[in-house]
This record gives sequence, structure tokens and C-alpha cells, in this order.
Amino acid sequence: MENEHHRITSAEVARACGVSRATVSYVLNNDPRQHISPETREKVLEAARLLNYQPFAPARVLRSGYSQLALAVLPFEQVDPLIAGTLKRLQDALSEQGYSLIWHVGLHDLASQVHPSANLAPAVIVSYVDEDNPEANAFIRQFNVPIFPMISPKAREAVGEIQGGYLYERGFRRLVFASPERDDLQSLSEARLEGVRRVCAARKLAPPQVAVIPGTREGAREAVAALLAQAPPPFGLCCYNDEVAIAAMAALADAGVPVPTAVSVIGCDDIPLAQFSIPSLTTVTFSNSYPMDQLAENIIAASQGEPAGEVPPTSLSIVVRASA
Amino acid sequence: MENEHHRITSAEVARACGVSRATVSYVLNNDPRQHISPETREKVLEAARLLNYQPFAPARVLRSGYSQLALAVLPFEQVDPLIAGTLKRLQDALSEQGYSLIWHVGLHDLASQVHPSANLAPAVIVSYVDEDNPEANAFIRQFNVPIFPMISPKAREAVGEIQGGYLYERGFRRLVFASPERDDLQSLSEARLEGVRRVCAARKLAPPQVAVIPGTREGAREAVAALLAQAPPPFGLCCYNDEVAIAAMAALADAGVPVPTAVSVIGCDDIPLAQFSIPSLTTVTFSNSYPMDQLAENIIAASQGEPAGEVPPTSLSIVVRASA
DNA sequence: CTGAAAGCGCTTACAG
DNA sequence: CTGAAAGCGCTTACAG
Repeated sequence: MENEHHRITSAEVARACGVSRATVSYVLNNDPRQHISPETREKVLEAARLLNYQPFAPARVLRSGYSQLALAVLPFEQVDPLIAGTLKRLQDALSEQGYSLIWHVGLHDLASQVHPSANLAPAVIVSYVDEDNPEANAFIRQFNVPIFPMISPKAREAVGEIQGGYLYERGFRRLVFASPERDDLQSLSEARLEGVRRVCAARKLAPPQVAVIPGTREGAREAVAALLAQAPPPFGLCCYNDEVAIAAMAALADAGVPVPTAVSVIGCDDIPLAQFSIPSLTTVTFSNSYPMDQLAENIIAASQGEPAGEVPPTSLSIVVRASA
Repeated sequence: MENEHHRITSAEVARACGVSRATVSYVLNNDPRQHISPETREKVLEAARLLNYQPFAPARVLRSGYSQLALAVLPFEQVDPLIAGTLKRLQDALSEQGYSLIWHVGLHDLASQVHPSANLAPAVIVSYVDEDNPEANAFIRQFNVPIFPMISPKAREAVGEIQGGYLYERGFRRLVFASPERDDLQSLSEARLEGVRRVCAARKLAPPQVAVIPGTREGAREAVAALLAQAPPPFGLCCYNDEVAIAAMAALADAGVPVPTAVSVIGCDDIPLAQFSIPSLTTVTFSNSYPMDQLAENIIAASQGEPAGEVPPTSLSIVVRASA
């Protein structure tokens, strides 16, 4: 490492303007307990600017004992728009309190890899990890900091319940659940299916059939053909999410089955493209009505060692469009 | 902060098994220059496990002088699947070298907020920031570490060129560019439009008209109606990306314009839903053929102070489906 | 109002 | 093979 980067330290700033390192720290951190003369303050700021001084985070964190860093752990490989939107609003709220929010996306072999905690000391984990995923839970626990869960087990099943309930109201007496193929979604998919099962049980319907919809047009076509052979329309199709729903609708179109008359389709998430399917997609949406400032406060409280707060309540609603 | 979290230190591990802190460090880091007896090694590992010892990253980074942490900065608020996929593969390659990859998504007021570098010391920035975005560039420069750019200016315009060239080949002599509304995409959109302009200039066609496609079905319908009034079919529609393309196709369907005959539509990204539009979407895809191991090596080299490496070459190709 | 000094938890020459 | 000691860059009581 010959061209090692020379790090500018607060000592150099202090030397440059003829004060002590303590004074530099007081000025740069705006320490309210210290009264610094305007001239000194100006001198320090000027010197820091000239030298392009950036405090070295690890030293600050080591000495002060805490970092104002929240790490969001997303166990999925793709980031759906809803989560991205929530995290963006959360980030805004956190940054008003001086906290930063970064993301760790995807989950990796715990055993074979270096754990990020070797390089990174968040004060709190904001977790989208399922309760029933032991690997993922071990991963986040290894940070050894409070964990703030962002998904409530109840909401997971509630999606299936509201989908099934809506289609029942629309007159369907047979329900089918369309699930994705991706491994990282199976756990959540199973929870939503469980919600649909409950609707069927409560309404004395036959339990829902399950169709796995592959991610290719050809694959989806075959899966839907197989489904139609087993379960002739009419039926209501509760889909794991909007992507699965749009794939299923394309396959239904390929099979000549009219939506929403023969089969009604309902998705989940209300992704931007949901309005642009043909027909446009009826879907379940999470309105996380929890005020973000409040959420940020709870997360910060968790980061300071209070027991991990409440899961933010989500309220579900249905966006009615043309597909159901 | 009454319930302050007690941090287990290497000194406690050392005390627990009756060795020095140095030995603990040697064992835990598998220092190849030290020969530790198997019994001692076992004792240390056992004690560390029992105490659930996690080394404190800031101390390690401060002392050793480097962190094995790459921070990907994505200036968008949504993360498109292509970037997520690339970063996932990159993360796998980096983690084989002991590096971790985390994401910073979205850009925030530089002035008003605490910069993440106060809490976080990446060794390198992996940047999706445009060259011509001064705010974003200031943001990433403030980390004061090498920056590894992930987008090449050439590839940005090449998308428009390949779209326009393809539609020209298919016989279209009038080209239209469909751009998104979102602010954070304008810069890239303009670059792709520039590529289409070049095709028109080279082929002696009139310059492309531009239609801004809103994110709502109604808005898209109106925008497309306005476009059709100005530019009656046939024409070729080069779209900023697949989402815009699918929105435009829905609006064309609403207007009764047949695709691909009257208007041919081509997108960009090959998102999972591209195969499920009606008709299925022809689109440009980036095959980042760069071997990820190589890319990871370049990034690590950049993190060690070598001048930021080459932009990974991307090759563009067209996935031909039904829309063009 | 300012400065000298301690110490956060770790790694790593160095001495034995 | 193991341990005592230095020092990374910062913040923060404490003394003046």
C-alpha cells in the first residue's frame, strides 16, 4: 500500500490555527457546554475547511461509545418499492435527529463470510427479517445491538385475509392462491396463504388451491393452464404480490380467460405498474400511517438500549381497479 | 441512558481464559505469523463463544487503519432490479475477499443533515452518481475515500442509440422518446434521449419528439393522447425504461392504437415484468459481462488508494419480444 | 475561555 | 509460543 492515504487529524487542525485539540473538538461539535470566542471559532472552522478535515468516524465512535447509525437489514435480493419508500421516509426522519440510515440487502452464508459487524458498528438494526428465519435472525443478532422489527406477524397474514374476504364479498366461492417461485419469499408467501386459508375456513369454503407462478411468461402460462385444468373458473385469485398477479393475468390472457369476470385477480403492494396492467390491478396496500417522526424516535430509543419498541401498526386497504 | 449496554471486550475474554489480549487477538484473527498451541486456541475460542464476544469494529478499524467496507451510493429513491442484481453479485464477490457491501439510498440535503461519514468509515465508495450532479458528487466526496464509478457516460447514451437504431431497422422513420416524470431520473433520461437524437441526426430523420409519461394511468392516457394528436402513427417509441414503456403501452391500448404495428415500443432494463406486459416488451438489457471477481478486485484496489479503476464495460443487447 | 491528559477497544511490533 | 506496551484519532472530564 505505497500510496497510503494521509489522514488529516484534528491535531493538525489544532496546530494549523494554534489551539488545542480540545478546542477544535468543541468548535466542530458545537459543544453547548463550552463558550468559545467568535474569533477562535472562526479560526478553527477556517483551518478545518482549508485542510479539508473530516473527523474519522471510528475514533469518534470508539471514544464517545455510541454511533448514530441505523442499519436496515432486508433479507430479500430485490427491494420492493413499498419498503424503499418507507425507508426513505424513515431516513428523513432519522436524519433530523442526527442519525444515518444505511441498508444491508440480501442474506449471505453466515458461516463462510466475514460478518459486516467487523467493519461497521450500527447502534440499532431496523429489521425486515421474518421471525421464523433462524439464519437471518442469527445474522442480525450478531451485530449485538437492539433490533427494531418492521414487520408484524399479524400484518403478514392479514394480507391474505383481506384479499380473500374481498373476493368472497364479490361473490366468489372458490379461492386460489398464487405464490411466487423465489426462495427468499416463501416464508412470507406461506403467511399470506395462511390468511386466505382462514377466510375459507371461516366462510365454510373449500381450502384454497395453490398455484406457483414462475417468473417467465412460458412458465406462467403452463402453471395457469395446469391450474385451469384442475380448477375451472370462476374463482377468485389471491396473489402473493402485484408481480405475481400481473404474471398470472398475462397467463390468463394467453389462455383466453376473461378477467375479472371468469377469474378476479387481487395483488398486494400497489407497485407503480399496478395501474398499467391490462386490466388494471386491484390490490392491497399498506398504509403505514405511523407518523415517521414517532417511528424514528422509537428506533432511537431502541438504539439507546430500551427494549425494542412496538412494531409500527400498519393498516391495510384495498385499491379497487379493474381486475377484481 | 441508564440501561447502558455492557460491551464485552477482548480483555475480558483474555481474563476468562488466562491469556493475554494479544493472544486473543491472534487466535480470533487467525494471524498467520503466530503459532498458537491448539489447546490455547481452543481455550480462547471457547471463552469467546461463552461470553458471546463480538469485537468492536470502530476499535479494530481505528487501530488497523483500514476498514473492509464498501458503500454503494444510489442517488435514486427506488432501486431498480438491475442495479439490485448487480450489487448482489458484487457483494458476493467482495465478501469472498472479506469485504462487506452496504447501501446508501437516496440523496439528502447536504447542508442540513449530519453526513453519514460521522458514523461510518467506508474504505471505498461504489458510486451510481451522475457526473453532472454536483450535489451528489459533493456528498460522496465528503467520505474522503476513493470513489469507484459504476456508470459509464458512454453507456448512458448508448441505450438511446441502440433503441433508435433498432426501430429504424424495423422501418420506422419517425422516432419519439418517452421520458419519466421523476426528478431523480431526469439526468439519465436526458442522456438516453441524446442517444436517440444522434440516431436521428445520423439517419437524417427529424429530431425525436419527447413525451413525458406520468406515473398514473389517467395521466399517461392524457400524455399519449396529446402525443398522438401531434405525431400520428406510425412511429417508433423509445422509452426511458421498462416502466415508462409499460405505462405508455397501457395508454396506447386505452387509445386503441395497436402495438407493434402502428407504434412499436422498446424499453430498457428487462425488468421481471417486461415479459408479462400485453404485448410482451422488447427491451434493451445491460449484460454486465465484466466478471464480478475482477470488478471486486478493482474496487478493493481502489479502496487501497490506487486511482479509481476502470468503469466496468457494459455490453448492451436487445431482448426481442412482441412490442417491437 | 483554553489546554494537558486520560482513555475508548483494539492490533501489532517487540521483547522475552 | 506468550505478554507488556504503544498507539490509532477522537472526546471529555478536569485543572487552570
